[in-house]
Amino acid sequence: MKTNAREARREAIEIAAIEVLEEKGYEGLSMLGVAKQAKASNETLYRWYGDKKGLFKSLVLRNADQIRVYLDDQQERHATATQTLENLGPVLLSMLFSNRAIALNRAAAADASGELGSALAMMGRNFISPRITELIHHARKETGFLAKLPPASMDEFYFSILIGDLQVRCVTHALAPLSDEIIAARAEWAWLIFLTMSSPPKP
Amino acid sequence: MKTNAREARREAIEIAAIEVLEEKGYEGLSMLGVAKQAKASNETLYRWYGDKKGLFKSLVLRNADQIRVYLDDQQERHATATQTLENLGPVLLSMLFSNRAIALNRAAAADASGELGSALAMMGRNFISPRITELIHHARKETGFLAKLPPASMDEFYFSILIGDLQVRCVTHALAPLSDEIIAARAEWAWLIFLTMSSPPKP
DNA sequence: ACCTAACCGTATTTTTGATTACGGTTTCTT
DNA sequence: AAGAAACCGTAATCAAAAATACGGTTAGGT
Repeated sequence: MKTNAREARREAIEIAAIEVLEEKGYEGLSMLGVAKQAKASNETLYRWYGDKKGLFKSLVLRNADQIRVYLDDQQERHATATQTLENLGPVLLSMLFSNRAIALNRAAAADASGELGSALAMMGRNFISPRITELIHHARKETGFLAKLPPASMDEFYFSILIGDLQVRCVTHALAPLSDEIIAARAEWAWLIFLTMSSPPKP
Repeated sequence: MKTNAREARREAIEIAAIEVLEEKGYEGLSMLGVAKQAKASNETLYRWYGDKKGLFKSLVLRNADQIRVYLDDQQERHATATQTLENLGPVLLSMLFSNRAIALNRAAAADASGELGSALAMMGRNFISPRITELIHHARKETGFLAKLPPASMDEFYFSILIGDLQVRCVTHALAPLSDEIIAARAEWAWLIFLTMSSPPKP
């Protein structure tokens, strides 16, 4: 199999895995199920990914990369960092609360070795956070975004207000999956909070 | 077995289960392991709890009840609601991030039926939240706590800032268990945020 | 065209842990 | 005290899914 065909196959397999994951959840995902969905053999799955955890690790990477691409795309859509941030709220929430993201978090919770969790954290820290941190600092200079907070607190404040404990409640099934309306309402609520922590707009 | 002895035995079994849970985590807990730790037979475990999920449900209830008792105790220790709240931060965090609480959250994440998650949510909503909501409203009247926010937002703001996304990161092993120092620092950080959202103290 | 390696699809093995069963003992009831 | 019920400890069963093996087929290289 040629290299690019191999890449395509790999992508197809991982997409199939995510389909199974979204449909049946973390519990219901078996290697055979993925193989069947991808019209591949489990021998191939094991040859390529080593074991189930390896497959999941690849899924985590793929998901994080998709989020990163999406973020970069959003950034180009808006003129100012503040506008980008305002539009980012619902986008970020819908990605963090997608079925696949929640299922991957459940997988990480079930992995006692912590490798999946580390991968999740690493992707977030290296690819997602820096972009948002940069946006926040830009917006602070632009429009006084979160200007009433010490700069070092802005990140933590932003994520805390936007996400809060919603994620853990979704992961634990304490909360049903969030509808688009709920996501929009949360993002709007968060934005109002952010405004009260920003310097008043100049007339 | 007499009724009170039965209660004591039940408590001993659940304590043993929590010991196993704290030591070996959710993955490492097996019914046989619990039986051995409790010097009970698994036949008894099944007779009393039905199945593994039933045992976990009892653990969730027991844990929530302990938190409730602790909260009530704290409330009596301080003269004003504001003082109680200030002292509550680290206490609440240390309970939410205890090994047992994190492990129970992992169990709920792994339970696709959602029963454990519902139990967790129900306990939080019925026993923990109301007490804190009441405290917050008291403190607002007392000292203008969170007075810059609409009253309906105070709860969500309080939990979002205090807990944020730390819990989901611990549950997924993205973050190591929190030390007392980190917990204290987080509570202090949150308190400063709360103060900036409160009305200025009267001289 | 030939050969080898990778692949598919399925069957088989292994592992793990929940659940059930059972002989022997203790505890409760009457 | 006698019988029944609950308990202990361990062994046996069951189920699910991970991991492996294998015969037949396809794709790539020479």
